[in-house]
Amino acid sequence: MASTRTRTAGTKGVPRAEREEQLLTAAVEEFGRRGYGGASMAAIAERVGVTKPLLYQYFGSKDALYAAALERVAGSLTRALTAALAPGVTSLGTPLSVLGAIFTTLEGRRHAWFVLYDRTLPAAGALREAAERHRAAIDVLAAAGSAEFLAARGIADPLDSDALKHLWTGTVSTLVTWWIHHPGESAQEMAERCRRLITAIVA
Amino acid sequence: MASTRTRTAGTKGVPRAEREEQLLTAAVEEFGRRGYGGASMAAIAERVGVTKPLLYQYFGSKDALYAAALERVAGSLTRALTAALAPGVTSLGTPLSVLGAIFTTLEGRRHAWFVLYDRTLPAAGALREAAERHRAAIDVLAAAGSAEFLAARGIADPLDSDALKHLWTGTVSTLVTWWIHHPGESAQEMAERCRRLITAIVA
DNA sequence: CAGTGAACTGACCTCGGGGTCAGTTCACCC
DNA sequence: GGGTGAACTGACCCCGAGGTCAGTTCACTG
Repeated sequence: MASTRTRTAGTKGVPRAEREEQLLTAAVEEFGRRGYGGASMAAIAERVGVTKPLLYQYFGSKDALYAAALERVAGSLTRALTAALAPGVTSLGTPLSVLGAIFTTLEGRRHAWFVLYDRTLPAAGALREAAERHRAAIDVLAAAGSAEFLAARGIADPLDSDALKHLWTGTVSTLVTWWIHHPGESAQEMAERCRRLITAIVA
Repeated sequence: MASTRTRTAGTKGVPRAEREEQLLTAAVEEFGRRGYGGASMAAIAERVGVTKPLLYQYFGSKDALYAAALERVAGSLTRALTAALAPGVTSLGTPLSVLGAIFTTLEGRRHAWFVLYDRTLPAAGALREAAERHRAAIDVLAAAGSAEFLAARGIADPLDSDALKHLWTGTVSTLVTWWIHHPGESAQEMAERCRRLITAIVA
């Protein structure tokens, strides 16, 4: 007679590795959308059709889950960017190929970008440091480009160069935000639009 | 013998108008720093040396306080920008004077900008709408400039123009963020630095 | 078919933050 | 000097979110 009762506890046949994968994907989405503070563990679990305790059993804590999400996003982004920068083309085409790589990587998970660039993170704490460390790894690439860009125009002030670097990463954030508000736009279309805008601005 | 006891309740001689002023200033600072979700009413009250109930007696609710903070920031910003745009100089010097006006307005309360541009606001709700309404009033100015800029370069796509508008407001946010991280920089120095960078980019 | 371990949950604890109430102290005015 | 109202607080309620525990169901193996 136990058959009439709707099953509650008990395995659903999903192995741990696969479930972790699903949960991590949900975490990236949720953290990216609401930020660290705004996201709730229950909501992340529910996205996968599972409850909090399992999420905690697999990831330990909210901080650890965020760290894992950060690792994943930063990893794929860093890989894509170093690949895009490999050719060594140091002209003005570089930022375009960087944008293309970012859009392609983010296609289907556009909010992921904001796991890396989360203004919600508590000012003090290991999480903030981890995020900054990952960002730094990416910013190094932008820093070189910025300094070179300015040097070619006769500006050597290191603070100017630093500001330009921030301007660039900020621009990427802005573009991703705009992209999120225009879901119909594909990665290719975005890249094309950016090519048009950048050439218009710099020309 | 009541004199030995440290006073707790009872007026401190600060009239309501003045206290509201102090609380509003504290709210702008706190909301700008931590975002709507991250800021706490108790912290805002404590900044002024007062407790929660008084804050609630004067402003009613967290939403109402945020709305008031929004109103104040948007008001001073809109005033400063329309004044800066009044001369009608439609050359490339316009964005520079806009930046100058913004930096001057924000001097001493740099975080205030992020009350207007708060990524933490709940997606649904009157607060989000209010913020967007105030932003729109400012964006109108940016929109005209963006369209004009692109038209002069032979681009008429309205989506391109919209994207450029976002790019511009995003750039301002990025610059303010950088400014916050460099407290020594004065508003004038920031304006000068931006002049250098923008001419380098566009030239 | 009994035993084992992995997958999974309901119910609970705790703590911080929004919001409220019943006051208490003070300044001012007659 | 007593009354009135404004300025102000300690203590409280409630809820949502992080985190935990004691299980329950299932697949797999001997």
